[in-house]
Amino acid sequence: MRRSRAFIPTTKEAPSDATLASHIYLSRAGFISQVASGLYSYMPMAKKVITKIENVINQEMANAGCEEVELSFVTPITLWEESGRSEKFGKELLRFHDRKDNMFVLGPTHEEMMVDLVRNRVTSYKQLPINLYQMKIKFRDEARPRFGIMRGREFLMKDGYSFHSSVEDLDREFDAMERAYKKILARLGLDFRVVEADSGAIGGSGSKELMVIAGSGEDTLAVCDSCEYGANIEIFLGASDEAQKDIIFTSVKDIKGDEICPNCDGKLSLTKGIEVGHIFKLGTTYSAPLKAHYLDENGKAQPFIMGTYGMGVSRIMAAIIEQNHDESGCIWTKESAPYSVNIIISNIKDEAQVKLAEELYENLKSLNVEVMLDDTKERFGFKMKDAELIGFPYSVIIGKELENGVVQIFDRKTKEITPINAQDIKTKILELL
RNA sequence: CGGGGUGUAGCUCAGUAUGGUUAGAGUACUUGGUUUGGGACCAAGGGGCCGAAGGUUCGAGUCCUUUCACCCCGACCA
Repeated sequence: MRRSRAFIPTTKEAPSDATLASHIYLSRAGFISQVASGLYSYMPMAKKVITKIENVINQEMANAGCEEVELSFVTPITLWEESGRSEKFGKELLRFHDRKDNMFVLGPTHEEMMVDLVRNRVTSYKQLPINLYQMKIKFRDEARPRFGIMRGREFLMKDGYSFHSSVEDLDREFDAMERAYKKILARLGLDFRVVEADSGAIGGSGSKELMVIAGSGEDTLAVCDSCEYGANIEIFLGASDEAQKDIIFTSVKDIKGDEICPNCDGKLSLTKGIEVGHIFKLGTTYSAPLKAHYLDENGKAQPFIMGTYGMGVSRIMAAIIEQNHDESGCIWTKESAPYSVNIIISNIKDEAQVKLAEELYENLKSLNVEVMLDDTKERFGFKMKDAELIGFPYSVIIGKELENGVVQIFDRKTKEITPINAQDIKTKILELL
C-alpha cells in the first residue's frame, strides 16, 4: 500500500477521554473511531490487524478439527426464553420488535443459537463429537462501557461450541481447546497465563480464563513464580462471604510472598490481567432445557454434553497494544502487524531515493510481503513519528546515506537504526520477517 | 442503576462569575514560496445553527427551564 493513498488519519492529540494506552494509540494512529458509547468503527489498519488475528485463530481451529459457521446476529427471543437466559441477562440483552411485532435480541453470545442449529440434525452418538465456531460481532448493552474497545458494547468474538456423548470426551476436547488457545496467543506474541476461573453466568462445571498480563487489566490474578499455576483472585480466595473476601483480599495484597502455591511449593504473587479467552465445561446446562438430544448406544435419548470456548478478537487487538507500546505509540508483534515493513523515502524530491524505494516496494510485494511505502511529501521527522505511532515492526529508511550506498533498518521495538548496504536490503528484510 | 463532570471549527481547548460590534487560539486542511534526518518556516485562505428545544431580554455562547449525548467513580457484567 502507498501511504499517499492510504486512509490512516493519524493525529497528534488523543481524544480527551482516553485513559488507556490502547485507546489512546489506536485512536491517534488512525485505527479506530468512536461512534457512540461503546461503539467503534474500525478503519483500514484496524481491519488488517483483526484479519491477521482471525487468520491465526482460523488456522489453529482447523488444526484442532473445528469447523467454522456463521449464525445470524439477530436472534428470536423465544430461544432465550427456552434457556431461561432472557431474564438472567436482563437489560444487557438488546431487545426489539420487527414489523410483525415479533421480539428479537441482538446476540450477546450464541449458546442457544448453536444448540438450536445442532439439535434434530445431530441425532446419534455416532455423529459426535463435533466442534463448531464462528467469528462474529456480539452486542451486550453494558451499563457502563469503557476503556475504548477493551470493553465496548459491540465487539468481535470467536465463539466455539462442542458437543459430546461423554464427560471424558468433553474433558479431552476442553484440554485440546486450552492447547489451541495457548498456541494462538503465543503466536500473536502475547505474554499470558491460563488461570482457574469462576464459571459465572454462563454456568457449567469448570472453566479457565486466558489472561494477557498487563498492568491495566481489570482482573487480579494470583500466579505462581515457579510453575504454571494461576487463578483469578475471585476463585483463589474461594470465599462466598463478601466481607471475609475483602479481608482476605487486603491481607493477600499486603503479603510479601509468603503465600504458597497449591500446585507446587512456589511463591504466589498478584498481577493484573486482561481476559481475552474463557473456556467452559458446560455439561448439559443448555442442551437439557433446550431439549437437544441424541440417541446413545442403547437407543436412549441423552442431552448433549457441551463445552463452550470464547475468545475476544477485538479485545486481543487492544491487549496487544496494552502489552506492547511506548511513549511513541503502538508496537505490533510479528503476527499481528497490519504491515510488516514500512519503506520511508526521506526526501521525495531525491530521484535516487524514490527509484530504490519503488524497486524495493514492488519487489517485496511480489514476494507477498505486506509492505507500506511512505511516498508522501512530508519531511523525514514527520514520517518517523508517524511510523512509530502506527507501529510497523520494521521501517526501511532510504535517505541521505544512499549517497554512500547505504540505507537503514529501523526496529520499532528497540528503536535501533542499523545501516545496511543498499543492494543487500531485500535479503536482510526477508531474513528479519 | 446511584453519585459527579463535560458539550464552542475535523481534533485539543479558551471565552460563560459581571449578557453588548462580525465568536477566538493551537493543530489539521487548501494555495503559493522557502526548506528536506526526528511531527519545519513565511504568507494568504476555507471551515461554526456555541449539543437540542423552549423561555427571559432591545440584545443570549453567556441567564432560566426542559431534554439529549458523552465521560469519570461505584454497583453490575466478563
